Amino acid sequence: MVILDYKDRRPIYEQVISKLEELMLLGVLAENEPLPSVRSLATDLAINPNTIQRAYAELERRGYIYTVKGKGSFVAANSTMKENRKKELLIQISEVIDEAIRLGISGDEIQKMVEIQYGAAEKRDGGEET
Amino acid sequence: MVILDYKDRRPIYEQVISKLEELMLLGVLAENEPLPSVRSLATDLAINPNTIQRAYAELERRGYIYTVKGKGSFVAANSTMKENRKKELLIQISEVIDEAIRLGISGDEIQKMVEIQYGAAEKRDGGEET
DNA sequence: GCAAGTGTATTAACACTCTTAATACGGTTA
DNA sequence: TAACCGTATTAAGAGTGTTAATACACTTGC
Repeated sequence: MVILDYKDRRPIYEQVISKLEELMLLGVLAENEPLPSVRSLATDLAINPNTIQRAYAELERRGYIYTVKGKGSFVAANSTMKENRKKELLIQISEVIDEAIRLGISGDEIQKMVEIQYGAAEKRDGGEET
Repeated sequence: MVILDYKDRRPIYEQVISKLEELMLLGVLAENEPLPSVRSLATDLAINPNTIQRAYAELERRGYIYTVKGKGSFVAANSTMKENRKKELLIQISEVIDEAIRLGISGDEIQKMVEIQYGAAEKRDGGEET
């Protein structure tokens, strides 16, 4: 479910946060679904439970998961999360476009990339999407 | 010339590298122009010279600057640097487009952003560009 | 030549963060 | 009650970033 990358300079707990966020955004971990327990995930990844605990604590602080004592941690309603990520991404897109302009990459080239990738996605997914 | 951001979690020497790279990419620091000396930049930023030295050593390792002992450090030919950055950026653009698709952002929305930003840039810069 | 400026190198010490380890406690469930 | 859950605490270690103090070789201008 989660794979650590020891070449990644970020601390383990941050990698765990990112990976779980991604799984939640992709819907692999659906709303109200239980996350692996602190201890079991720690065992899987061969790391200390405290490190997982730290990741979960941060995910809860961000509102991405919720916890029931004695039962476990669960995926929170993720619509907010999706909206947050959308906003961040739009900013990021704006930034990369700016840099592309500065580096002299043509608008056409970007437009084509967008067309191609969206085209491929449609072919792949058959054009559903809420 | 360089401003440190102590809220930034990255180490100082990395921030210095990024800022100088940016200045070189933007042409603010032109080819063969001298960079501030290790000691003077350290004094300006109120940090230890060793930290600047580390940044300069890394910039030289990357081929972005060259050093003449006793004289100083200078901006290297930056065409290679520009090409490297272009390649990186194209990958990055591809990645954000992918995520935009996954999050259900429409291709039209992206296209419009590109149009608007490129339009604004033309108006601003009057359409030159090699 | 000398002084003042360059970059470079080395060593020690300190601070901070990440991670582990060992425990303990309270809640839930079968 | 036993075996799971999350949570909390304390201590120790390792690694990295940063500072500090120094020293050396080179260049430039007086």
